[in-house]
Amino acid sequence: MTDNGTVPISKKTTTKTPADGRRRELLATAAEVFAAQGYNATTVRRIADEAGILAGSLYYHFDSKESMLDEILSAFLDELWAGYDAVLAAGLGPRETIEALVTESFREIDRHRAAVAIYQKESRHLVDQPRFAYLAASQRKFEKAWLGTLERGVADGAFRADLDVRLAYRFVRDTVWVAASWYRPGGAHSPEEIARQYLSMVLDGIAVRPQEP
Amino acid sequence: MTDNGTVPISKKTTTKTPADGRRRELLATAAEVFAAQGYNATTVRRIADEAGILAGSLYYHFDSKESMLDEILSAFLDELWAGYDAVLAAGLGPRETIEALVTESFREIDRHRAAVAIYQKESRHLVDQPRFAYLAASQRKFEKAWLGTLERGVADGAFRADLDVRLAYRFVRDTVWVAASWYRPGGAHSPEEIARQYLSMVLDGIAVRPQEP
DNA sequence: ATCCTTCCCTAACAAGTGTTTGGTAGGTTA
DNA sequence: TAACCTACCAAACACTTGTTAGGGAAGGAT
Repeated sequence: MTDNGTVPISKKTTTKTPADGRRRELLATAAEVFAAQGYNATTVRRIADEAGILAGSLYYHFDSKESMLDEILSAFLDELWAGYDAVLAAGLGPRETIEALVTESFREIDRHRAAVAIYQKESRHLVDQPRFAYLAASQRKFEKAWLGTLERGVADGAFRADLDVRLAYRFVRDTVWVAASWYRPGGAHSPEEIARQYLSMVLDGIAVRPQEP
Repeated sequence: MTDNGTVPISKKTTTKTPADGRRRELLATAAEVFAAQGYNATTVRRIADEAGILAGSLYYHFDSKESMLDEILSAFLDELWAGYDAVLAAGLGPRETIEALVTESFREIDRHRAAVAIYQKESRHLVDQPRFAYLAASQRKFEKAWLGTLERGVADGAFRADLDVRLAYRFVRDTVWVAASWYRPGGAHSPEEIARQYLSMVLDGIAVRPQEP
């Protein structure tokens, strides 16, 4: 296990040099292209094109293509865990915790949809790389939070006991995060509205329940 | 719309030359590597290594790397639609149709987990390519079948009417297919058992329903 | 014995890849 | 004016990529 409950997700110290706004711009366009084409299928020349500069110029801002990916993912995970930790520290009941986590997740998808899409597609290959070891740490912490909450809910009678909890965990987890593949900000539904409907389906199902007379 | 109900998914005519068993072997290992590393991140040399031959030797069996991907995906879709069409032609009610489709889907994941994983990761970029136009056709037919069944279920009172049907469609669809990312054949649960639990969650939810006295 | 088919190897090619090096225009500071 | 910093360009480098051409070994068919 980990030495304490707080797993360090990112090693970045966020040294905000004045006017690193350009970095963020470039990272945003890079994230957009990575999400659309896939990391490996994206060339640095394509990113540079999209940014209106030449490929070599990117290396004034970043060490490598990989470090761009690194910054995109760790920045996302930092924000994600800021939100999650706040929810988990609120001391809510199991059902309310799940509701809050799902809602928070859809808000993160709304804000970081490119990063989420990249994470979904690439994280599996990246975990093995030492540089991206924090992805594995995040996944462990993630599972601990969600699975723990579900088990707590089964124990106190909020959730069904006749289901495989690990299966239910993957069910809820995937259900939420794949939404990033089709979600477009500024669409018909707000993140909160989508969360509400998803929670309704996950918690109560899509079938009509037998009426009580 | 399409001219008739039957959308041609694959153009392959499956000319079974005697002893093309080697082709299938190589396609299987290629699919495995594609699924593990991603299509673009996979080199033909890696595939050849895994097969115990040299990179150039692959081109005795296949025209190109892309044609391997093509064969893998279209072979999978052919089998998938064989199963789906049988279900859809059975004339079941909406709920029973959904149950049968979900079960059939998990069986396909069991048999073609590599192809499914590849499809999930790469189909979005491939659809635009003319060669992979059949992916778009398959997606349209897929949506027609699932969304239509859900709407039928809402109309006849089997499914809840207070939900956005398109959202429910994506919910059910994603819920089923992302399972390919963690499913391993020969695991603790059979495809049918996983389908049963998934259906239980999707239809009735994971929350304990208020008891009637 | 000869031919043909199947399957693979050796060796290379051209294009595309991430990255580096040195330079420069423009603005800010001393 | 001089030094300096930021943000970029121009041009190339080393390497990897998918792919091809020609050849050859094994084995069955004729």
